[in-house]
Amino acid sequence: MASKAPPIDKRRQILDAAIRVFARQGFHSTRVSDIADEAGVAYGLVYHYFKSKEEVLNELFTERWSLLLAAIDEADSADLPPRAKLETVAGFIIESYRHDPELMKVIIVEVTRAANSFGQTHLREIRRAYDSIARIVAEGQESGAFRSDIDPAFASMSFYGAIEQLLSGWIFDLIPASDSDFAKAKDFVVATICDGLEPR
Amino acid sequence: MASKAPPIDKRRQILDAAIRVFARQGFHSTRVSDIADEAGVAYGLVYHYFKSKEEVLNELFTERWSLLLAAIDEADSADLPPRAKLETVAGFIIESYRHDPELMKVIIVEVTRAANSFGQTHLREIRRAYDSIARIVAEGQESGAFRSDIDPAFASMSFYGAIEQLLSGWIFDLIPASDSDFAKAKDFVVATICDGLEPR
DNA sequence: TGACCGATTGACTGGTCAGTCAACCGGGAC
DNA sequence: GTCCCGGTTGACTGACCAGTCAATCGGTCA
Repeated sequence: MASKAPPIDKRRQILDAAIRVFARQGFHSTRVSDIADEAGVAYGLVYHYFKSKEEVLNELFTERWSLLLAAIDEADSADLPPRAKLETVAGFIIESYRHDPELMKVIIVEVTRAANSFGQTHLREIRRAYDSIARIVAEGQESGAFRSDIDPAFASMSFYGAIEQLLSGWIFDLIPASDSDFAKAKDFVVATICDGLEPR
Repeated sequence: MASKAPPIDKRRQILDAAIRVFARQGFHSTRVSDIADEAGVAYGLVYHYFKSKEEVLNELFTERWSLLLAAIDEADSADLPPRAKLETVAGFIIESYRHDPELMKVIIVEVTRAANSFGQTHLREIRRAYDSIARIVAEGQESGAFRSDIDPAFASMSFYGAIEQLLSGWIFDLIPASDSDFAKAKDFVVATICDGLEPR
């Protein structure tokens, strides 16, 4: 009685398998049977735990994105200069990629950057991230740490877009992805956005 | 005999219809019959001019992307400070969106940001754009106009990513898209990337 | 006029999957 | 032992759609 059978186990197994398969083949060209095979589980079991293939992806996205939202909010509420807050945010996203590149690939390629299909479903949550970053920028402007002539919403999009593009670059092998590249990337993005490319 | 029947006409009609339908429903959920209906043309004619649904999208992408590559190269070879070159590039992309938002939506959502499916096919051309932008940055560094401690490839990704994210913001109604917003956007991006958010 | 040929039509086919469902399994309760 | 029930299985079905193809149209040329 100590350990109940494996009720959550199989569910997790399916989710983890889905990450691998979605990352490898993309959502549209993975059949539900691929997920089941990869998980070592019968086809029908996927539908026992999830009501559709789409719900599997939704679950993966929500799981991870809520962590991102929490991280941004925590950074924002910390007592740090705005630049350090942005550093924390960039660091969290890059670290997420380093920690589980397949999951981040799925989230970016299939959700965040697929705002037609799934993005539409999650637009609200995605937008919340942009808004929170914009708030950090706005606060920086109020305190005088940031210049005030750039709309925070624009700045937020530029900042997030730059980071996501770096991840895309890694995902598709467009830029080198060694450990030292990850380490430098955070500082590069923040330096670019906060200091600019031109010398000071 | 002056005007040959309408050989190119119908082909163009199909391409234009495809832009509208792809923009509205996304590539995966448009059937070939949707394109034919929208173009006011028989189903089979689509296959007379294109060997597959995918080829229609490829054609749309290639048509537009080659213009972008040309614009970047032209900007690069002009006798301008690197910042002005980046301004030209940003301006061209934003102007492309202003001029035909549906086409740009299709290109970004279905190709550029869908590097799994079609992106894979066009990765080479997409990369060429990043590389050309990186070259502009590198030249700026050599001339001393840009600081040298940021990898040009990183800077290029940040710059392009920022712009594409702005377009995404417009596409999905995340940020305001009035005429004045378009006008300001170019300067905002370039100011952010070149000068940085922190005051000088 | 009639032969020719590319443009155009749309019914049809073959294959693919998402999702369903009836049956089966195994462990706990009594 | 028997009942119960959630977990598990995988064959099956119904719908959907990309791509094919044989037939038709209409303009040109001799």
